[in-house]
Amino acid sequence: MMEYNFREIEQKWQDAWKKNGTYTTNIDPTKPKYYVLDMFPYPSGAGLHVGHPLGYIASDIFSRYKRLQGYNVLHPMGYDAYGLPAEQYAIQTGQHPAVTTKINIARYREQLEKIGFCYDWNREIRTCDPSYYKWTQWAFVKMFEHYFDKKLQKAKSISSLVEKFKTNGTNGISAVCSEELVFTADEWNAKTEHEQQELLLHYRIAYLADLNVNWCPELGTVLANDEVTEGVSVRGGFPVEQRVMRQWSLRVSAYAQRLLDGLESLDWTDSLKETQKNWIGRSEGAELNFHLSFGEGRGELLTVFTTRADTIYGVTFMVLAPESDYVKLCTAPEQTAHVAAYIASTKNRTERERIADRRVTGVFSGSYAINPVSGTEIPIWISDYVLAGYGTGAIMAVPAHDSRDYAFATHFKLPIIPLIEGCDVSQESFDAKEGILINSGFLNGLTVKQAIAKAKEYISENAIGRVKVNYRLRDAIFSRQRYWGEPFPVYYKEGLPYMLDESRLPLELPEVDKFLPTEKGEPPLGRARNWYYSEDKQSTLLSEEPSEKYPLELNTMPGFAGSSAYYLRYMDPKNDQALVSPEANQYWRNVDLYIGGTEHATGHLIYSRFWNKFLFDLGIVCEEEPFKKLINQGMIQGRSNFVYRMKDTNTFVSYNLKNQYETTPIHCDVNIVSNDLLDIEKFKAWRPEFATAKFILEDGKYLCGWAVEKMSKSLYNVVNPDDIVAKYGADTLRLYEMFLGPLEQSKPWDTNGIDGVHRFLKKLWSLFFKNGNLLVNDDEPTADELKTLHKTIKKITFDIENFSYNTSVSAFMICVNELFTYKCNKKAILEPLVILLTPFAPHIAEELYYVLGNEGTVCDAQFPLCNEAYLVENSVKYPISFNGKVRFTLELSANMTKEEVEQTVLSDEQTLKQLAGALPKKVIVVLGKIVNIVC
RNA sequence: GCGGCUGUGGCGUAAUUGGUAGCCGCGCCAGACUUAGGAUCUGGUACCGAGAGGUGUGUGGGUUCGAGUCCCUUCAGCCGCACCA
Repeated sequence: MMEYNFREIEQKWQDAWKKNGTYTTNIDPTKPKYYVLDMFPYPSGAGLHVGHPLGYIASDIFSRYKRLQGYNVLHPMGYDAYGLPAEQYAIQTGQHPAVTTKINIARYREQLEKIGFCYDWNREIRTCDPSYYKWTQWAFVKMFEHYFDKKLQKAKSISSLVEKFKTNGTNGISAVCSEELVFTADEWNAKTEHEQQELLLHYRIAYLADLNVNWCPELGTVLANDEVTEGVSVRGGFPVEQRVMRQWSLRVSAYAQRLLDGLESLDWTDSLKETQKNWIGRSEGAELNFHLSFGEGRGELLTVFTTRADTIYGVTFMVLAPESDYVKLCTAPEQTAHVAAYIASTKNRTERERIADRRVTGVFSGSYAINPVSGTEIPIWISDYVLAGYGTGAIMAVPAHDSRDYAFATHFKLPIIPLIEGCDVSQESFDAKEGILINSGFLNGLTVKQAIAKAKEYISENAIGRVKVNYRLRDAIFSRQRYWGEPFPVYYKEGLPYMLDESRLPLELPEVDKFLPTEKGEPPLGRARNWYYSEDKQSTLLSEEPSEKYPLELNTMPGFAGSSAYYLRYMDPKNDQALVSPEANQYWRNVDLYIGGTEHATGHLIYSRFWNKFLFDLGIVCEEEPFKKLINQGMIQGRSNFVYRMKDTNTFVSYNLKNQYETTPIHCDVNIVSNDLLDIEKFKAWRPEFATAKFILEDGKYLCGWAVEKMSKSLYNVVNPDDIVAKYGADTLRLYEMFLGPLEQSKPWDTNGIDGVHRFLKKLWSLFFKNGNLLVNDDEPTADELKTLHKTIKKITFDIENFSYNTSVSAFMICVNELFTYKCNKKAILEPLVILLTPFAPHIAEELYYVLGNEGTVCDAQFPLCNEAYLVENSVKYPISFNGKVRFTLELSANMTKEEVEQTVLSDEQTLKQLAGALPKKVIVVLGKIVNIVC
């Protein structure tokens, strides 16, 4: 072979890997396992751009490295195939989402294969595949059949709960429940089946309830909290409003403490853990009971949650969320109209409007309550700055020490009582949790911290409330009024939900005529024919009218359903008896390394941890946390190019001349620009309106401007990996993606730099071949050559362990540059080098390994070990500095003592020259590093 | 507002973790070989200065024999959370 023909080599080895099943993985008890996982992609119609494979390349390098070290590596890939874009596309074009999804997946697969990943494609999964979502439905059924026991902090079966109800009622029960329920065994036993089922819904981990949900009219569906940012949908950016709907939910909040505790043991970045902690939002505080002092509800209790029990003497009013059940209780007859008007006005505002417009609004309820500690009477207000979903939906307002309460109090002219010695609350509240209490009865003189503790104690002892921990984490709303998702394995009998038997799973997604809601406003599944369940039929999709039929659920599951346990399915993807067999699970356990984007910090990474913990409680999986180590790869940004059009003309001005004219910058396709030099012919051909364009050049060239922006089709800065692979090869692409910079950092893609790594591969090739002749020989390596090799082994090993792949690539370059100057063609050096390079550039490594006369694949070679003996230096180049400034260097023997170094340096004539007769005050010698002379 | 991350040549970045700032690569400059070069090879390239030398890691201060690295201050950019009581 004459020169480095990457096309031929890459095709050859990709074919060989496929044919030989090089990446097929099986359980092998003789080897330690290692599980490397990528966050699987949603196969969009746009295909992959150069930013997508970044994380995949990083994980591929680690997988191959671990394999070379003797691990049995599980490295699978699949597709998060359900989702909104395919369905939106289906609505527009009538194309079935299954069809477009299939096409998109094929394209993704093709693109991924070109890059030479070591995925075991036999394990590929698709979340929309019935054999896969059978297990999504199965897990849902299990969640329906379990409740969460607070004391045990663990999921337990509903049937065991029912047993307790039968004998003891709710006495001694510590089940997490949607609302506080109390009944005796007799009361339970007297209930009808229907009543019992209705009641049990309050306990189930997967439950159906009327909830305040994020409704997105444009998408025609509800959304989970993590699918909404700043009042608009994450997908599409459509407005979201609050609405009460009967929806399936998962009791994620029950797991809040375990989700928080579990973070400790994880090797994730601090920022990611911080985001999760934030999302879980644990706050320690107290619930306090206030009695209504007069009116309809006189004597009734209002419970509030506070983290500042110490401020109880500063409570000058109470505020209820407009949605709170207390509103009805507290509204005095004379205020009914005002309250109703206010509630109507808040209802009409979308979440976005509420956030954007922070006007202080509210209405007086007409009622008063008694402060249980100070005994003072305070008014009760209603305002939407209090959230219904947090705490009890009611607060005690302490305007002196809470800025929101302060704003409210000043607006409605309510009293403000300062409680901290020396604080000034004339302009703003004093929110800091520090200082000495005043105006606070038995708390006076205490620090805030002491006062909180004492107040809590007082509350418990006097039974006016209780110490309470609150979490911000909400239950996950699990229903979507959409077509392209997993159907629920649920049918309804007299309005109550029942689960399909496991033997009936999967319940397959039915065909519909249109992917739109029905005329009655039901979700698209309402259009499916024979979408009924019958107990006497084997099939759920009926061809004939059954004698007795029950409606099936019309909602489908959300996007995160299918991605919550996919890592488990990869362990045993073809198993039709279980999500994962105990053997497979106990061997592969959990993911050792997970790489993906930071956008899943609060969605997927919370839900799958919850899902996994639930399965752990059931004894189905053996590890409580699914992802041991997690790395967020940075985003690859686009580097856009601009041309500058003179106003009202079709003439374009080169970058450095643009200021001499009135111009508008126009995005220009980066694929027709090289080193910011525009290919004018291609530009003219790019779009018809530019065919007749004229140009004002500088030095005969048209230079473009540039900017770093998001990589996006609309900015014409998208670079397709296929093009790069075609032009430079997959190995070059892989190396260059890593060479760009630290994995976790965001950085712009600039194809221009790619020549450097491509040249490196050619240079490596030239160590093996010259004019078609193999140069490799069996000569003994020199000390220098060995040093170069082992220095590189050490560096690469360290870098891979630390995911510092950018520095590995430059270490390879340094190594090859050095071997090149030594004209080293020795097998003893080149063979270990090739193995070392395998994780990064597997195709060329495989070819060169073969050229060196090896049988089998380089993937099964042994990763070379560094022999420190070759790295020992016998001399050190000491930088000699004076007052910290380096003036010259001195090469000295490495085995000299401190004293010897000092003597030699001080007697050196360059030193004498620097000192110019002065006496050194102090000499610092750091052996092997530096000498500093203070003078 | 709270929390996190990042600031180093024209560009992407490196720095053995407190010890010669700018490795590697792009780009640029010069040269060689070439009919040609968007091929290949060689050398140079932080800034100021002819040079000796001086300056330099967003800003200002501090610790230290010595700071890109540690501490404080401040500015800028990015990301996350945000009426969470």
